[in-house]
Amino acid sequence: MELMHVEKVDFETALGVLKKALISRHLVVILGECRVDYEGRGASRLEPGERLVVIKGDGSVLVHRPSGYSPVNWQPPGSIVEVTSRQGLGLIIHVVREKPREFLTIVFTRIDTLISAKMTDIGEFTMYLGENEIRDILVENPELIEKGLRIIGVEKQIGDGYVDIYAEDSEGRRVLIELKRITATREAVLQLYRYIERYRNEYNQIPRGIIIAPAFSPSALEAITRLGLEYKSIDLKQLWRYFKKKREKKTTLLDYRGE
Amino acid sequence: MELMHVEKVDFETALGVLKKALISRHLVVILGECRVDYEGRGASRLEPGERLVVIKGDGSVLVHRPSGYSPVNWQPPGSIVEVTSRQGLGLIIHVVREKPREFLTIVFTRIDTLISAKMTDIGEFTMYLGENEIRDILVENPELIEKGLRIIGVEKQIGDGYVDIYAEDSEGRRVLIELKRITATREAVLQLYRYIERYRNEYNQIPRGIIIAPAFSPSALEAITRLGLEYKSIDLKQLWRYFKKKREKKTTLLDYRGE
DNA sequence: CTATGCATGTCGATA
DNA sequence: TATCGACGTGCATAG
Repeated sequence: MELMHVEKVDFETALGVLKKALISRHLVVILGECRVDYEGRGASRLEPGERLVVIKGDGSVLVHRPSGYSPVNWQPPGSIVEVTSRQGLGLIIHVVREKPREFLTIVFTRIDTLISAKMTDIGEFTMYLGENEIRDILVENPELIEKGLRIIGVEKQIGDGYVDIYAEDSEGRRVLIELKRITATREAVLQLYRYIERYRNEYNQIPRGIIIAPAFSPSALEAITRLGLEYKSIDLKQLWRYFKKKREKKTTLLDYRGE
Repeated sequence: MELMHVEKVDFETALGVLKKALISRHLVVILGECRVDYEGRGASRLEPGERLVVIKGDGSVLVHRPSGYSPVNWQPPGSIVEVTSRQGLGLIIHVVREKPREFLTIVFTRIDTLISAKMTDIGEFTMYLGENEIRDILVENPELIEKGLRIIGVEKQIGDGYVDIYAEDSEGRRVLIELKRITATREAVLQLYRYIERYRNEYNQIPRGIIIAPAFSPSALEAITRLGLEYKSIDLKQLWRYFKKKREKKTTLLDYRGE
């Protein structure tokens, strides 16, 4: 992380650092005393006090007070940031949002710390469900897998392993389901196939085999076709919604029982 | 502002500074590389990257990526923050929210900058309407002042001054209205009274005088009673709603005309 | 591009 | 303390 940091600095110097940071689209953190005016959809004034101001490379600006989750004033990404200083009187940050047209003005009367940082962050962010949660949702909503499917059990032991979902389709045929919360690989397909084989040996009947995952690798698809299995892709976003609904219900129920 | 600042520091040192900051309920700003896990109402994982983390004295925690308005992960005020370090392996910040029970774990694998600041911010924050906006809203919605009131004009000149609103009541009597966007003082009342006097001299009739404000000082109320004037308090929140509705309409109209 | 609905919404007021 | 509604909501997705 490329860092530039100045402390207890005069406005002219701060202005220089700030301008360079803005041009380079670095992230800027300022701690100091300021007042803030906003006018746009609404209008507000924030009297002088010590605040934390963050300016991001994409034009987002946040003014944070020493407490509270949400910024007291802000401007969203895409805003235009301009800085000026008035002869040692203060450092002024103008932030303009185009649509809707809104203005934010931050006047720093003292700067305690100013940081400019070139940050790189390519780390992936994922909201997720564990395989157990996915399984529970599918068990409670089998129509998400296939119309007319009836769940017989979960984690059914077959040989020395466990198949995730054990069910019966609308025509009375048994179904073994293997579940993956990430892209299914050939490995997963082969695992399911082994269960199918064992089931055949044990019960002397051929069950359907379905592999469920949000996505499938090419080799997995090839194996599925070759081994006469089936696959069904799930939309994690959709399951997420089911998950939340379910939890809400649960909470309500618990609250009710609690009384 | 009391400031403590360390840079490119090992985890043990950082831990010390952080613990002291948390006990003192100072605001903490950390720039560095971290990964973040969250589990509660939802669940998420954020892979390693360079981030800005803010811990406020009230227990709010924000994890900001280099772009975007909203934090990628967070915990609201009232959360419990705990920090540990694992032998130079990393600095771990645990944040627990009690109700609903939620967990946030930030693991710093590198700390570029750590700031602890004791900030004082008593500056008042107000969402406001200017006197002009208030006047326009009242003119467009005279029923907010009094049923049956008909507006004749605004900023009507009387002598060397201007009365804010000039109107006629349901019984045909003229009404002079003085408007204040903050608590009305005796001064405002006397000003209105002077207009009343001048109006009487000029038009040879006695108008009603109403002073409108969100609040009235005791001396103002005394003067109002003594001088035979009237007062009406306005709810700025209510006017604010009118204001927004009005602007929405205006915007829609402009958009329409624009096509 | 606007329109619609969701959010780990947050936040304040109210019963 | 739970509930309700507003928010400078922001944000993604659909049309």
